[in-house]
Amino acid sequence: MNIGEAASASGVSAKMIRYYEETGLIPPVGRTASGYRTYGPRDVQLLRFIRRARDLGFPMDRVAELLALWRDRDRASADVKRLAAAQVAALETRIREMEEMKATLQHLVHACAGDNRPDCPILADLGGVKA
Amino acid sequence: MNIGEAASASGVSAKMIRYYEETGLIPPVGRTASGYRTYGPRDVQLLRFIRRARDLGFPMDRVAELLALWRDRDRASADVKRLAAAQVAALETRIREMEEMKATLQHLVHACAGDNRPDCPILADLGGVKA
DNA sequence: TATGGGGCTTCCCATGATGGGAAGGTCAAG
DNA sequence: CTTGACCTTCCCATCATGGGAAGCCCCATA
Repeated sequence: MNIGEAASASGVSAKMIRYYEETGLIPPVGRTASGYRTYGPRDVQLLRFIRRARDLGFPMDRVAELLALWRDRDRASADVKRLAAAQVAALETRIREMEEMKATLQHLVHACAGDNRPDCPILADLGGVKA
Repeated sequence: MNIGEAASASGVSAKMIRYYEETGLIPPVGRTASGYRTYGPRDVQLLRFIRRARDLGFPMDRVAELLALWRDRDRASADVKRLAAAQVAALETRIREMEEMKATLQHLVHACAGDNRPDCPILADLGGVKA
């Protein structure tokens, strides 16, 4: 299977597959005599693993750790669980931050008449007026 | 006031102040005879405006739009309100996405024993097993 | 007045994950 | 054998931010 097929089968773009290989996240695959990369089902599974982990918000370095655990048949599931729980916590933190932003903005939006007049508590707030 | 003072007074790093000037987000400020940038209270207020908008999650291009409205004394508050409401919606979308990730992960974390054994539904899921 | 330290200037580089695109080789179908 | 789709590598751009070097400037203190 060529890289294009592997890309559509895994949901990872050909560009990114090469990038992952270049940065060592995934091992180099075999090549044909003319230099084409060749992929098997196992490689596609690996790429899908990465894709799924990215979709769950894991940063690249955490993905690398997850991959290492995936490959280690003697891993302790506790290690995996710890990584996943940390990611849950990270998501919670970012969600909380964004909820705060949203609440502040909603408050301002609510206070703004939204008509043709220039008076605007949103701009007043941004401008530092302690309304 | 030099750039360092303006930076600590506004919460925007000197690096970023120069960057904002270079990219045209803010107008060039005056210089001393020896080339030092000089800032006044009005400039600091402008920088704080940007900082605050960034803190509320507005991307740079939206900040530029907000700044344009801020400077336009004939703006309609409706325009400002629309930008703010769009930002609320953008935050909501991202929050929803992250909530989804979090829910999926929590489910997996919950299903994982987290002991010394290697069996792990988290890795199984990432690996594509339709558990 | 000389000196030293800290602040300022510009310029270049790096990030991280991704895409765009060019130049050139390869493969398969017609 | 041609054509078009695919592959290769290489370079560039993103976006907001920081790091750091080389060199100039300013002020306080000895």
